Amino acid sequence: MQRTGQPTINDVARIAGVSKKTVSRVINRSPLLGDDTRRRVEEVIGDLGYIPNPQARALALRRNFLIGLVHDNPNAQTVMNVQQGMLEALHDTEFEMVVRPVDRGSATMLDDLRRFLERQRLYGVLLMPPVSENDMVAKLCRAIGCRYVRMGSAALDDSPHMVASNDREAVRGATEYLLAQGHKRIGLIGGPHGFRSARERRAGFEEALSQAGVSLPRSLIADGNYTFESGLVAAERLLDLVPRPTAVFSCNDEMAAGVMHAAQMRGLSVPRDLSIIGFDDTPIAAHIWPPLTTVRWPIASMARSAALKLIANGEEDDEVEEPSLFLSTLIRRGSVASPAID
Amino acid sequence: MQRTGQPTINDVARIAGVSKKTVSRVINRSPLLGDDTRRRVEEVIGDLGYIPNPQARALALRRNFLIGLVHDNPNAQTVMNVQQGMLEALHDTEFEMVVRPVDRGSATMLDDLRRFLERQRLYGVLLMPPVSENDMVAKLCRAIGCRYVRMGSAALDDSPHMVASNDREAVRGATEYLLAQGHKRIGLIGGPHGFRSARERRAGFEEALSQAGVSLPRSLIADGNYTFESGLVAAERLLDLVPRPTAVFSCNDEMAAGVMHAAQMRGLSVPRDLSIIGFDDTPIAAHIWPPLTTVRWPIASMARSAALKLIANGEEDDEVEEPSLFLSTLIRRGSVASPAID
DNA sequence: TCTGCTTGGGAAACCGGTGTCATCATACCC
DNA sequence: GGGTATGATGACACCGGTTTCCCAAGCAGA
Repeated sequence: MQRTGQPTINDVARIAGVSKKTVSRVINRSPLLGDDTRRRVEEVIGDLGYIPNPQARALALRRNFLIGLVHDNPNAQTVMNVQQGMLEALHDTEFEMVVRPVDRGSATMLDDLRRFLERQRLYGVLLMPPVSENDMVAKLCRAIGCRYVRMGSAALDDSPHMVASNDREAVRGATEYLLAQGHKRIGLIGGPHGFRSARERRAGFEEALSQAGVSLPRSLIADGNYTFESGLVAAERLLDLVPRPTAVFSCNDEMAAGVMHAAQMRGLSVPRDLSIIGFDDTPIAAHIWPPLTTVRWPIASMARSAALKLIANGEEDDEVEEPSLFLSTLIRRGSVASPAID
Repeated sequence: MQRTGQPTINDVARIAGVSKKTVSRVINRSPLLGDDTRRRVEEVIGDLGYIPNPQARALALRRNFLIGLVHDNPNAQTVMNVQQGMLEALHDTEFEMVVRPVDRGSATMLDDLRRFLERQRLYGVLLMPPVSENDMVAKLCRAIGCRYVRMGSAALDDSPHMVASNDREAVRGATEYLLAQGHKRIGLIGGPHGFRSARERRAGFEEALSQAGVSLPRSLIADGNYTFESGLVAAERLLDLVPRPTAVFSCNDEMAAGVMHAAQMRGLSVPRDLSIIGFDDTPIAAHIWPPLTTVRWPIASMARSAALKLIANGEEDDEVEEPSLFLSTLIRRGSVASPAID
């Protein structure tokens, strides 16, 4: 026997006077085990500080104790929030997180992903938006038998494979708040094409206006791609309109920061001359001046829940089922006021 | 033979008409192998699309093909930059990245890390600042035979275990730039105690002033902890001084954004009434108004290089040795001007 | 021709767990 | 009391590679 490394299952078995299979049963909580045997083995495990070797388990089970985070999200803060939520769920478990950025739009993305999943035999993957919105990816996971959960701004899949927020509803609420303040000319800065979140948020915006009987000329809708610069550019155009909109809803905070930047560059005061609402509640929202009224997107909690779903033991019913729907809420700060004049 | 999964080494051996050990030799580039045997095996490997099973290799080699990123850095953008640099280096290799945040200050941090490294048998770890500055962590890696590279703002270890930037020099240069513009009352907003980067940057600042014979009263030095809020609070104090400083060097960009915020809140114009220089060149630097003059910290390149060091095959000398020192450079944007009056 | 050394390559053990199946004691049933 | 269901446990093969050790062939020198 080598004495160099950690104790092995053989050491435990020998000292406890049982076979290694029995030790294995203890580790895996097999129900058919005598109570005193179990206790004896557990005691030896505790004494030795034995921890099963993950590599050997991975080989025997043909499955690694690794959870993948697959993402193609350009926003650092969002990705970090997701990682934090995942790691919270994985903490004190046998699982580790491996991160896999993919290139949406690359023709080989699906093949690369397949190779990755098959090679590493991941226990499961968490799909972050926007790649989570790609049905082919989910199909791939199903085909090769890899557990998966898709995160998104709307229900994308069956409940066990999905964690969603209610972006549409939340934006409808935020827009109604602007309407209630007396705004009638409200601009929208949309997200990139192909992002479900962009569609949902825009839909919520349009629903609120339509329900209130407020007209929405196409000129009040500007395209953005979730970056600060695109928000800036879009705002330039909106602020050139005559009459000028008195409020802008931006589909995320970074673009909202760009809007604020554009307003201040042309001497407009926020919120006196222009009200702004963002979406996400990233740190930047609280840091710019005035602090941004925005919709809080509980992305870290969503990720935590998604990870728990991934590692959940289908059988155990004593644990509460993880929720699949998370509610976004409006955070009122200083970037909204009633329009000065109309 | 099972026909369900990917081809195994046995399949390759059988079809090529050799033993599995010979296939293993081909994979591991063993030198003692006939050329025709090698070619034949390589051809079969190509035909079958055979990829060695990482789990089996990990078990046999007692070493996983996983590179760990150990960090306790609160800045999302920095962590993402490092991840991106690492993944660039690991792309198209057999390695994957696992992320491990640790709690600096936790009493069990070292034990947790040891358990993690021993359990997962990582191939190597990349230590991000500030945890990379903890000598106990490096010692731990050495003790359990885990490869490691420490990233930092100064040389922290021997060259193969270190990738550093020249923060002190860079800040000296940035400060000299402020002095050359005519500033004489320059405030400093320092980083958190215990961060080597904070010490280096402050030292560079003090060196420049001292060499120029400019006095630095303690009142011009304010403490910060790298967050926007701390920069805001520190700036409030500095801007209350009489006479007011005409320029501020902030040890990172987030705090610099806080300074700008504070200045604008009290009606000061940047850069006319106050010049500001930051450090890092995170996206926020280009996004605030006016765009921030700052020192670019090539953290992603550093991480890439660090990862390449980790997976470098000590023997292969045909590859160029990865550099251990990266130079930070001043990025001039719009937040610095000559003082209006003095 | 025989010895000695180098070289290509294979058999079998091993890494540290898990699956399958057999074994054995006990309990239960009629 | 015999037959059988049941529960607890172990023996052994297996996951898919690598390592150790050994053998056979080729070739030089004596």
